[in-house]
Amino acid sequence: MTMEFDPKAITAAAQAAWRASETGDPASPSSAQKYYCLCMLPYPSGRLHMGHVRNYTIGDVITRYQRMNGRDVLQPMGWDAFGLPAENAAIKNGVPPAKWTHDNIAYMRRQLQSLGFAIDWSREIATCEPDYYKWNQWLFLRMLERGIAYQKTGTVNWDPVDQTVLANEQVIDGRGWRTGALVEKREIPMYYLRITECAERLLAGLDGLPGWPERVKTMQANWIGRSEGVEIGFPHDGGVLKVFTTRADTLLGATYVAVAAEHPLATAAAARNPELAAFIEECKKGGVTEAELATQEKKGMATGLHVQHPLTDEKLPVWVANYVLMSYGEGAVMAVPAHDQRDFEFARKHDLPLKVVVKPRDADAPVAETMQEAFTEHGITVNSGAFDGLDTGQAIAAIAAALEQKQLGEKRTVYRLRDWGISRQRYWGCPIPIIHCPDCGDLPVPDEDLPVVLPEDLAPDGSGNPLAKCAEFVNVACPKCGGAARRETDTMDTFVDSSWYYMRYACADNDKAMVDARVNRWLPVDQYIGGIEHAILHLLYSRFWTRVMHDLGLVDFEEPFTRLLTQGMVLNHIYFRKGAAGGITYYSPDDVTPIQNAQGQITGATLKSDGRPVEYGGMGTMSKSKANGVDPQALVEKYGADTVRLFMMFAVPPEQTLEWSEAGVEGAHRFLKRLWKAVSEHVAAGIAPELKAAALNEVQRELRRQVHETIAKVSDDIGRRYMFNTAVAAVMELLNAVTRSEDATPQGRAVRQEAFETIALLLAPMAPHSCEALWRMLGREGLATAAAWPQADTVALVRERIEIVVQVNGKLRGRVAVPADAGREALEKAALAEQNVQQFVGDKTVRKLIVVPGKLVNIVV
RNA sequence: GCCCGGGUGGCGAAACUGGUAGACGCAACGGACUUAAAAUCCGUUGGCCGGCAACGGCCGUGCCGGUUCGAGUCCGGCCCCGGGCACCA
Repeated sequence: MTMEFDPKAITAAAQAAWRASETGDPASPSSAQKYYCLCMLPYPSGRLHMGHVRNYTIGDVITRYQRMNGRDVLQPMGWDAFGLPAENAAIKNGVPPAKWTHDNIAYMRRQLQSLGFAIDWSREIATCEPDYYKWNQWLFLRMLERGIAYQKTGTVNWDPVDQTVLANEQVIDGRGWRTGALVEKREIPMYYLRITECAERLLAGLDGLPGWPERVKTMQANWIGRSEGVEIGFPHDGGVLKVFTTRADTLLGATYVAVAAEHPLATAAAARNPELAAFIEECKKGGVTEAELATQEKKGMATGLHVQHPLTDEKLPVWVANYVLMSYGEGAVMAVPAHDQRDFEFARKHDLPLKVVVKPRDADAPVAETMQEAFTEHGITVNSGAFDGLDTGQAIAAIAAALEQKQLGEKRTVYRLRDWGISRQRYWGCPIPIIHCPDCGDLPVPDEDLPVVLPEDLAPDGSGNPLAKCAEFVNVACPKCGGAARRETDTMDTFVDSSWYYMRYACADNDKAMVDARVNRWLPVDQYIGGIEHAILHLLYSRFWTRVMHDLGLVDFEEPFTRLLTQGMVLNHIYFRKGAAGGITYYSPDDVTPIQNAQGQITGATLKSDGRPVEYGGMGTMSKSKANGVDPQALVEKYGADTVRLFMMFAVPPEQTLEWSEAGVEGAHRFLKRLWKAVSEHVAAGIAPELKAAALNEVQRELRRQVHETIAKVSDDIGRRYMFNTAVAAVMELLNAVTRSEDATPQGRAVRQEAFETIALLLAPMAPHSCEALWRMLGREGLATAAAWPQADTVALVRERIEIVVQVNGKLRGRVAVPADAGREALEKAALAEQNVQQFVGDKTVRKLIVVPGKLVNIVV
C-alpha cells in the first residue's frame, strides 16, 4: 500500500474497475426506481471549457448520489453537432464542417471520459447523423399535415455585398462581420411552427413544474407575455385599421395612430409619397434584433392618411413610427400621449396634441400643457363623455362594450410570443424535406424517401448557402408529376435538433421509429441540468415540441423536464480588436497584459505578441467564439480529475455565476492529499475494532455525533439543496475534527474508522476515483460508488446541552449553555443571569422577552 | 430599451423559514521542521477602540430611506455587474 497520493494511478485504477463492473444490458428494465439525470448536450466546439466541466460534474454528482441511493440511473451524452461555428471553421481553415465536427467530438469525448463521468456511452447520439435528423424531418412533415408547420415571410439580416443572410451574431454595430457593409432587413419566405397556438398551455404548464426555479418560470411567463385587452377598429377609406390595447379606457385620449414601417397602410401611403417611401427605406437599415430596435432613436413620419375615431368619428392622423413592431399585435397602435410614456415623447417631439382622459384617484387631473411625463397609472376617467367617473377597470369594460355594439372592437387576449421560424439559409443543418415543383407547387418529401441526406463534402465560402449551388442536391424529380423540380435548400434551426434529443437517448437504436415505448419508461427527465442562458428559448421550444409529440400520441407526457437546475455561467475576461471592415477579432486572456486603473478595474490591455493595445470587453461567458474559454486539460493533468471536479463543486453554489480563477484549485488538491495521508496513517496502525456505541466516552460520542451530523448535512445539501459547496465544506470540517483526535484507544480508532468510511462515501459523488482507492484502503470490498449511501443514526445525533444566544435590544450580549430540553422559563432565567447581560439590563425595566426555542433570547428594555 | 438574476473580509464564499455576520477554503503574516528551498504541520487574520490579560465596546453585508424586539435576509427608490431579447448555442 503506497502512502503517496498519486492521482494518475488512482484515476486509471478506478476507471478500469468501473469498466470491469459494468454488467448486463444498460437498456434492460430494472426493478429499481428509474432516475433520468440529463445534462444539456454540448456543441462540439473543439475542446471542453470550464463551463462544460461545471455542468457535467453537477450531473455526475447527482447521478452517483441517486445511484448510491438505490435508483436505476440513466445519464446519457450526445452532441449538438449542427450549427454555424462548423461553417465558420470551414471558411477559415478550409476543413469541411463534417470532418471538423467529427474530430471535435472524438477529442471532447476523450476529455469527458478522462473526467470519470458515469455516462452510458452506448446511447451516444450526434444530431448531424442522418439516423437522428431523419426524425426531425419526419415530425416536420407530420406538423405540416396538421397545419402546425406553415410558410410565411419573415425578416432576416441581409448583407448586400456578400449577398447572404447573416445571423444576428454576425451583425456588429449594424454592419456585416466580413464585409463591413450596412446590413438591411429583407423579407423572405420561411417555414414556421405554430407555437403561439400552444401559448396558453405552455403558460399554464409552468404551474405544474414545482421542480423548476422560480426565476426561469417567471422569464418564460414574461416571454409568452399574455395580455388581455381590446382590439379596436379605426375605420378609413380603404377599410378598418386594427390596433390592440390593454388600456381601452384611454381611447378618448387617442390623438393619432402609429403603424410599423412594414404595415400595409404604410406601404400603400408610400406608393404616392416619395418622401415617406424614403423614410420607410431608412427604417429597413440595421439588424433585426429586438435590442437594436428598442434602443434605436425613435423616428416617425406622417403618412398624410387619416382614420376615424371609432367613438367620436374625429379624424386622427396616421404616422409611421419605427418603435411600432410589426411582429406584436396588429403592427399598429393607437397613440395616447397623455397616458403612455413612449407616445408622450413622440408627441412632444412631433408637436402632436395631448389629451388627458385619466386622473389619479385622489388628486386632480394633470394639465396637458405642463405635463413632464405621461400619467400611466390606473385612475378615474375624465374628458370622456359618457365614460367619465369610471375606474380604469370599469372604463375598459364600458368602452369595450360600446365598441362591440358598433362592431369596431372586441375583447382579445394576445401574446408577445411569436411563431417559431425554423428556416435557415445555411448549409450545416438538417435539410427541410420539401420539393418545389413548377407545376405542382411545394410538396413534402414522401416518408419513404426520408431522410433527405445532407451532402457532407461541400465547402462554404461565406457567400450564400453552398447547398443552393449543389446540383446533385437541388435537382430532383417531383414526387407527384415526376417532372424536374428543385429541393428546398434551407435547413432547420438547430434548436429543432435540441428540442427532442433527450427522448432519443431512450431508444437510440430504433431505426424504424422516432421513439418507442422505452421513452415512457425513462421520461420525463427527473433532473435536467444546464446553463441559465437556455432559460427561455431551448427550454420553451422543448416544452412545445414535447406537446406536439404528445398530441400525436408518440409520448405519454406533456412536460419533458420534471426538475431543472440552471447552472450559472462561468465567466472570463474578454479582449478584442475591431478590424477595419467592422469585424471583431477576440484574444485569449492568456495572450494579453491587462491595464488597470487606480481602483484595480481593467480598462484595456496590450497584446503580448505585438505590444499594441486591445479593447477590454468586460466579463462574459466562456466560449470559443470569444476566445476566453479555459481548457481544463492542463489542470486535469497537473492535479487529476478529482481535484478539478472537487474544486468546481466547492468554489461556488451551482446556480451562481462564477468568475473564473484558478486560485483555490490548490486548496482542493491539498484537501484530497490530507485525506489520503490521514487514512493511510489510520490503516497503517492495523484493523480497527468493531464500534460499540454504548461504550463511547463523551469525547468519542462528540466526534461520532459530528460524523452523523455530516451525513445528514451532506445528504440534504446534495439531495435537496444542490449546495455542493457546503457539502464539501462539511466534509472538510469533519476531516479536520478527525485528524485533531489523537485517541488511540480501540473505541477511539473504531470511531475514526467509521468517520473515514463515511467520508469516502460522502465524497464519492464528487471525487469518485480517490474514494474508490480510500474505500479499499479502509478494508472494504466492492466499489465505493456502488455502495449504499450512509444513513445518519438518530441516536448518535442527540445533544444533551446546547448554547443559547442572549440579546439585549437585539444586540448580542452573551451566550449561555442550557440543557437541550430546557423550557421557556428556564431559558429566560439563564439569560437574565448571564453576567454581561446583567451589565446591559442593569436597573432598566424589562419590557418584553422574546424566546426562540433552541436559538436565542432577546431582552427588550 | 425590455425581462430575469447578482453585489457580504485582500479573494471564492457561508449564514436554508426575519434570529450569533464571515463556516469552509484561498492569499498573506508569524512559528516548527530543513544546510536551504519545496512540501508538510501549528498559530494569527473584517475595521476601529479599551485592557497586562481573560475579555469587552463601537462600526460593518453596493448606496439612500422604511418596516420590525431584531434586517445580509422583507418593502420603496437608486448605482454597478452578469444572463436573455426570438438566426451563437
